[in-house]
Amino acid sequence: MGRKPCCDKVGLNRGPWTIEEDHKLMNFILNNGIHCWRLVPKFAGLMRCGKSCRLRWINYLRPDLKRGTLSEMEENQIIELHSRLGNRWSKIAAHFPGRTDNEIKNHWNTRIKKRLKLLGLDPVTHKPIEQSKNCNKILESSSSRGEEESLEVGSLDNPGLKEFETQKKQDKFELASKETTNLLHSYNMCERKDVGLLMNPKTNPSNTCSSFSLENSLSLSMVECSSLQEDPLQHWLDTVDSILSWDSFHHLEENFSLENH
DNA sequence: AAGGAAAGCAACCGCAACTCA
DNA sequence: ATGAGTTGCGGTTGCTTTCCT
Repeated sequence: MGRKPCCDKVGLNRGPWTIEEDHKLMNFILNNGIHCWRLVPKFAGLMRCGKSCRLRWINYLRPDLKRGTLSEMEENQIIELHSRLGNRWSKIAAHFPGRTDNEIKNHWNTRIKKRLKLLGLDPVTHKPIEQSKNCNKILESSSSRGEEESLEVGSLDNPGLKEFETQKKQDKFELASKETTNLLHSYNMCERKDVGLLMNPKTNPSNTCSSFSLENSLSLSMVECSSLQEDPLQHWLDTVDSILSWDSFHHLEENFSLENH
């Protein structure tokens, strides 16, 4: 017997979300916050699994989402980050406030890949295509998720790769330091309330007001942060700040379990 | 105008990591 | 230490829209 599924899929809605479902989910989260995704659909009156609700909220309903196509500057940053991080879309997305990992992943697969190919670059290795073919032979077994691991395995019997690995680790360290500095810098500049932390203090790194690693990006993040402070979002934040309470959610949960026993 | 192909995007699936009893 | 439950992530699918012939 396998593990019990996270939800009973029988009778659940699938496919595109309706406006009514969106409203239900939105209202529920605004009033109660996010405590346990599995319980959200039950309390919100949705015939969806918790996973589906989570995805819908993160990728579409979250009020701090930035809509519209990615700019060329953002694309360049994605390429730069991808060359260092590989297919770690959530890590890459963390550098773009208001953008989701899914959005960036889709953008990469549909547009950036082609752009790189047109430039004669391998989208996986970021090297000129001929050169990357050789590299691919060595790294053939490497999956994007296990970039570090596969490099380590490969380096055992390949001195050249070991050097490459060392350089890469050094790069990563430099990037991390640079990012930390930028992060602190831009955080100081825009002391906006963080929706993600408000909703779930333990997680949600993608919502932090992080900065970009490229030089001219700081000014952009400033603009983004300042624009986020105005208008409906700020109003929404003010409202939600006073509404959110885990205690009230616990009452809900208790009531629900009483009804069902 | 029709229909087939390609592109874009939302959503699903399965796995791994994490948490907690 | 262990196993069940939950969350998060990345790969993939499939539907819708746009483009081309």
